[in-house]
Amino acid sequence: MPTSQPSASDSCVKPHKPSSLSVDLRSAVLQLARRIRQERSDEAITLSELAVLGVLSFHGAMTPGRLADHEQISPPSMTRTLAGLVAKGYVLKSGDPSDRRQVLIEITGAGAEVVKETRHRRTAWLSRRLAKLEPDQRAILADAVRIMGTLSGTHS
Amino acid sequence: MPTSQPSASDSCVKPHKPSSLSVDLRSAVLQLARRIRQERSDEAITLSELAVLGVLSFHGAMTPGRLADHEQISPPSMTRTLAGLVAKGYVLKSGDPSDRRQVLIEITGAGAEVVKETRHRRTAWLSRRLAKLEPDQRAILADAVRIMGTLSGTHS
DNA sequence: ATTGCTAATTAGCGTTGCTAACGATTAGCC
DNA sequence: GGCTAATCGTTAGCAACGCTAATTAGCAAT
Repeated sequence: MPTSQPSASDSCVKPHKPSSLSVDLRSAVLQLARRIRQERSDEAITLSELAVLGVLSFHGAMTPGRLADHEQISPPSMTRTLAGLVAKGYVLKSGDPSDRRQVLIEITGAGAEVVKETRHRRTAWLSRRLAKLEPDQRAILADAVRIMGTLSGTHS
Repeated sequence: MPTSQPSASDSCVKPHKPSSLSVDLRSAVLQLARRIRQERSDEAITLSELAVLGVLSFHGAMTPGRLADHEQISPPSMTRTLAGLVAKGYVLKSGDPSDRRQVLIEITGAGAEVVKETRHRRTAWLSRRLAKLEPDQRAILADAVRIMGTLSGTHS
């Protein structure tokens, strides 16, 4: 019922035919994500590292586990990303004295600097594209951003 | 507790503050893409393979080069994806007799079957989420899908 | 025939996700 | 106290999917 029951194969029609929102949304998001990744500058920081720095600068220090939850990736993936950040001096690891299994990750001054400097450079391409849209189209995207946020959420 | 004093920019306000649509859109798209990838069933076909099959079933046979253009990936990446599809018997390669540098990729019956069967199963998770939204939210997403399509477009 | 272009491939690398298995530490229970 | 859980982080190794550089094959034009 979500996308209605798309009786037929849905392929052979106009691209914007409301055949199936889930199929269309999926391919649009994957394609745009690919395009965004493609736009990598040759900076010495990766997308996932930058994302973690952003979370840390926004929410403050936290443990690797909570970071992994927040980014919705597995703990081992987070471990690797953090290793890169530690090597670059953008975060610090410190053991929690009360529970020595845990580790606290905090952003360094250099890390905060990188967040501030890199964010907009990294999105320069996208900003240029967005600037060419009509204002109401940007408004739609802004709404869509919020909705997509709830879609990726962990509930259910 | 946010450790630092988030001087100026940053995202420390409402998510929809027009501070930077590009930053917000980028992170929303990347996160949703990650979430979608996570939702991989244990099917014997990958996301990129399914995408190619979808293009072939929609637009008909074409060359690897045109497929790469369409998906906005490099020719070598397409070569690899096609190798997988050929191995699984979902597409056929045939040389163009008029220009023997070129190769024509066409979808097989098995491939078309897979497209029809897999699409909706693959998007089941997303469909469920979408079903819980308000109709007008789905409408916004449908609009956003079209706009994102122009964003990933090749011009400029 | 040589030169130059284009299409596709091969070879090899980087990023980013995963699962399984392993220490270290804490907590619960006898 | 001492044994067993459960928890947190990490290590090891794999898969997917993007790239560039270089190679091979075929075409075109001088």
